[in-house]
Amino acid sequence: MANTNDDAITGIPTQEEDVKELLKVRRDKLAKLQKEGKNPFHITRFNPTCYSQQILENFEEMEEKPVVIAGRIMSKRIMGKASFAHILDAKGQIQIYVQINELGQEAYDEFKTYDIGDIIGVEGAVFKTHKGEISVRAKKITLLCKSLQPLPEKWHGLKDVDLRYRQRYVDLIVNPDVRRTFVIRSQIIRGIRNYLDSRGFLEVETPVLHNTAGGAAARPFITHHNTLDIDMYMRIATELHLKRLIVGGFDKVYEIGRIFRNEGMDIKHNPEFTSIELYQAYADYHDMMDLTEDLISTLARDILGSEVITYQGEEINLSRPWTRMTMVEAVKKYTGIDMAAIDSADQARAEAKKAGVDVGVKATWGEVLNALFEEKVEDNLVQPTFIMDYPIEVSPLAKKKLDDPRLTYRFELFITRREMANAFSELNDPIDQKERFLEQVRQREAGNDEAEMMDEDFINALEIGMPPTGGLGIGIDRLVMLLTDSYSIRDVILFPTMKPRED
RNA sequence: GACCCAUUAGCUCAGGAGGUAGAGCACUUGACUUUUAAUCAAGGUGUCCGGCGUUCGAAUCGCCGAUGGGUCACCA
Repeated sequence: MANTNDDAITGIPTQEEDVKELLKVRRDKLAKLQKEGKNPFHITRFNPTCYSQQILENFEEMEEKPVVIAGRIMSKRIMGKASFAHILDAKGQIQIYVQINELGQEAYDEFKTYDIGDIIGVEGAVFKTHKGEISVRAKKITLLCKSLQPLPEKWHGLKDVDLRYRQRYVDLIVNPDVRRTFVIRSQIIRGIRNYLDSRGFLEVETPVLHNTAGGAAARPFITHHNTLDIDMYMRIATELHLKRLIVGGFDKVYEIGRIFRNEGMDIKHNPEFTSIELYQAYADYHDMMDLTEDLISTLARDILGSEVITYQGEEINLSRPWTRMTMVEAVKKYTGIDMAAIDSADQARAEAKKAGVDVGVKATWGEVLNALFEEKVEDNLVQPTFIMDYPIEVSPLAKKKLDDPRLTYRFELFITRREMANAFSELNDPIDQKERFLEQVRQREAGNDEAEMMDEDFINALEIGMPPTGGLGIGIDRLVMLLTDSYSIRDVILFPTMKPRED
């Protein structure tokens, strides 16, 4: 932007710039245009009248009607005094037919010098070729941007995953499925907003920079505020601020936003990702289950046209109702161990050992239950399944179960063996919450750097009083992966986190 | 973090018993007024990821490193 280097503009490579032959050809073409006063970069606007898609879908009405389209040249076939090319715009591709009689000698000769990758505006009439392809017969062509680098091959596209992520702009140009994925991502997020807005939820924005990183068990990114001269944390969840808003009297709130966790990267994890959290006063986790399955099945129906989808070759049925079982039931089903019948931690650890699940010598009953679930149950949960009643040790923000204080009113949703959502009947007892935080602080001091930090102001808010509330969090990226049949989280994030290249 | 694999032309990929490299697309020139992976003729592509070592000679073998991918660990 700030580069006003004339050499770069005139196409003459600067000294340190070692321009390859392939690139030099295009720079020379640009320099020639500039010399003739036809610098495409001087053009500031152009007015297309329609998208390629509209022409293709409404050919009957548009036949022989004048249109103006704009887009990138994706292919070119020159046959003497007539040529064909395909133009890619935001909605798809359409063929143009360029003939010397329509354009005139000079303009036609110039068109022949345009390259694949150049962006042009085309004025002409809609027609169908002898071979039956709907096309635009060009009357006038305007070069709107000269591309100085060749695009990847037309047939195989861009396959190198490293390059695809680093140069997503190229990926989007040459790989149509990638465009589709990100269009669906946008539709999913819009669908969620529509769903919640129509049910009276208020969308809010809470801080990304936190003084204490709370609401989840994760290592935070640390940054520094210069004026205040304090370290701050990038948020690891939106939970604690949203609950403050329930205290403040908003009874239904949600936030869709970026969360940052300083942890490993793999096909399911990116250091920054998008979550939605919503909170509804006077509701509990059963209401959150109803909402979750209705929301996700509605999204599938509205966006994909079916509640039965395929993920990586497996059929997933999102039709309601979804299976609901407690963690104790799930562990019993897949391991035969009935944790409900076990009272002591000693006995629980013995059962875990028998089942081949490694737990620490000090593991509690709840920790054993959680370990058995993670190691023996999760991999079986392909179809949508709500797992209810998590142990209190791993649920510091969820309300204790009345009939069993070792457990909480919490569920997680699993689809394709992956955690998709997490929800509680929110803990609103400030005294209990403070004790839970203190336990987390003890764990933190014992070396667990993912334990919660004490948040005194949050305790203060609960002391002011939060009504009974149901809360739900959904990982948007994983949901988009499911609904777009994407293998890796990096395929649903436009610009995934990458290591810088050291060249 | 550990282990395995990959990295060759702008792109997709071959090849290489150690003797400085190929195809297709793309590109250049010419022919062609309904092609569509257009066709036909001719032509040029390169830090073979980087560094060091072995060797008369390394893109090929060895070591170190970079980046990416995979598996595992971590991620309640």
